[in-house]
Amino acid sequence: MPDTPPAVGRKRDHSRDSDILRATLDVLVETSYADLTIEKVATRAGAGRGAIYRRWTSKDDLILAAIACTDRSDLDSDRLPDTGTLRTDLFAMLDPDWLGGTERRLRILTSITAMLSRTPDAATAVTRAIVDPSVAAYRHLIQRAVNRREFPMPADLDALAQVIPSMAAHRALFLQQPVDLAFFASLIDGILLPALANPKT
Amino acid sequence: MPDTPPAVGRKRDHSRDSDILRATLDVLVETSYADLTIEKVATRAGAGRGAIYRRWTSKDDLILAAIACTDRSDLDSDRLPDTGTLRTDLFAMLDPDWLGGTERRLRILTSITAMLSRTPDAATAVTRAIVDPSVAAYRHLIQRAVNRREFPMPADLDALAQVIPSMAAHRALFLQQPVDLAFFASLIDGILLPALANPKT
DNA sequence: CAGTTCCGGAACTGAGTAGTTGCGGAACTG
DNA sequence: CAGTTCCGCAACTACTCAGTTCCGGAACTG
Repeated sequence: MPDTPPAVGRKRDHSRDSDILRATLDVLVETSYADLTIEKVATRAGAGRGAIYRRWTSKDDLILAAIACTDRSDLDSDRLPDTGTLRTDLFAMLDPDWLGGTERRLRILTSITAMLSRTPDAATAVTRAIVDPSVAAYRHLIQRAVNRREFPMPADLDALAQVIPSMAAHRALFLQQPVDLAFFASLIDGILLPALANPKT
Repeated sequence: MPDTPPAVGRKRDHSRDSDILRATLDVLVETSYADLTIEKVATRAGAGRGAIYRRWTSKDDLILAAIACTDRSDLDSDRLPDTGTLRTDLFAMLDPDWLGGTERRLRILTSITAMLSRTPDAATAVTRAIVDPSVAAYRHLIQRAVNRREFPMPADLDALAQVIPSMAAHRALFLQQPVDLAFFASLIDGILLPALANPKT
């Protein structure tokens, strides 16, 4: 990426990098992949198209970089809620701030899906930046509950950790229904906790 | 739709309708929404573009009609397996024929996602033609198991019926991993059956 | 048969937009 | 300063493709 920066001439203003990437995500959240044009991103970022093409080789390249920059600091394992019981941990992740982050992630997810079937790299980028951190967060909470003997070790922890993120994505994308607290409650109390309580068939 | 057919002139060959719709789905399975052109569909169906535009007003209209025509007869409730236990019923749905149908549905689903965020009707059409029948099939199997006292009535039957289809879609679309027998087994034995066995937290 | 509508095919129009280039000016280097 | 590379901006090129129109011919009606 560094492209061997020249020793001479005006320095590239790297504060524009993040401005442009943030503008890309904004446009992506507001419209969709197909409706995203470099022109819109440039206008939004108050930049020229040249400045964008100087940094990223193509539209897809730009979007991939923007996805990779998604802010997912709220999913860091050391910032996860720790209330003593899994159920309250899970609900603690659903306060307004968290839902805001979740909603933004879901919106990016829906906008990006158009790329998925065309650009193989897109799926990797989305998985790494959005899907995996969510799954990892849920896995972390469940594992901790198991460690404190709240539940027995489940037969398939990985599958359980995917329940909430995958069903939330499904609801937002295909069902086009609100991913709200009531929905999360049905996942937690109707699927996740019952399945954990009885790991054997 | 009938468009008041004229009393005079050559009759429209309605066998071409299904040829074109099938060609549309084929192109959709092989490529993606963005790469689908009317030209490709016409060539594939051995038809002229005029014949297509005479039947459907636009590209999206054509695709919506094609989705609505998806063959989902294998999900009819009276064709569902009935082996006596839920677990074997679920696995009976995973023989090669069924997986073939599942895979095709998932491929259509992934190709279609590009339309979802732009055309509201697309989400409705996909939900009605692909998502709902799957969910209904799983709900039917679970309900029958409950009726025969194999399991207690779950707290949230609707949520449970969505587990397998939504997680399969998620795996195909975002994770881009094979939706094979081993994966289904982890859903059935790791989530669905444990959750059913213990409906209370 | 005369008139109509269908058919596949090919040629055409028009819109949208990715990516390029050049301008005037600012920032940096030696 | 002289030369370079950055900046935002605007004009420009090149291409794809949706949707239209017309052709020669086939099928239908009265």
